Amino acid sequence: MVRVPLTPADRERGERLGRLLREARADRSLVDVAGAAGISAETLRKIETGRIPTPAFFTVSALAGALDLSLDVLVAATAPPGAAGARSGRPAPAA
Amino acid sequence: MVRVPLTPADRERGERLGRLLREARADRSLVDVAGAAGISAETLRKIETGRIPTPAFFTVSALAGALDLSLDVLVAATAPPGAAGARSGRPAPAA
DNA sequence: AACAATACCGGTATTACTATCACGCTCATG
DNA sequence: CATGAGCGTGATAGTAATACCGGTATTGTT
Repeated sequence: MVRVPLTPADRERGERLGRLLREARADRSLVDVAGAAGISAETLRKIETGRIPTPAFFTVSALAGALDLSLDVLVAATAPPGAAGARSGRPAPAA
Repeated sequence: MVRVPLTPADRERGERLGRLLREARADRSLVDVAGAAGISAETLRKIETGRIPTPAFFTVSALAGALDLSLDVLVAATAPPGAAGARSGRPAPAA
């Protein structure tokens, strides 16, 4: 296995990310925000619906810019529920 | 063309990102940081050398966590050297 | 000199992201 | 009812990210 498939946890995290982006978009049009971020509407739609669980860094960055969001807040909010505040320490994956 | 190839500007931005990550790593070992971030050493190496210009969002997020960096600062620093401060306004890509 | 550790590079394999196209659904307006 | 805007979903296509492997070079230690 050369490229590990996405785990269910990855997909859940992607869903949380999409949900947050959609909330931040609020009443604005999807195509409007997508255009402002410089990505296609379909891509934004898939990100919002969680069908792109791990988007590119600069894609999320552009979206955060278009939505006036902080990336740090975004990652903190996409952290699994229960990992409150412990952002610096990786979950110590049995390493 | 279904997926636009990376532009030279994208690659330059990737190089800046890699350079920043490498500076932040400082004296620490590459494999150590890669392990802390939960990614493979090869991947971190390619990111640092700019051979992965647009890494996944959560990959950069994990690295920022392992290196104790702010993502907002990171994107601000990876912005083209002339877009000082104008972080909210998209470069208005002729849209 | 031999060895280990670190880092760079190339190739290979597999998965994932991104974009376009096409169709359906809902709601508002005429 | 017809039309349009906005959103959702599936298929298709092409490029990129990620990981593993082997080779190489440098440095430090014994």
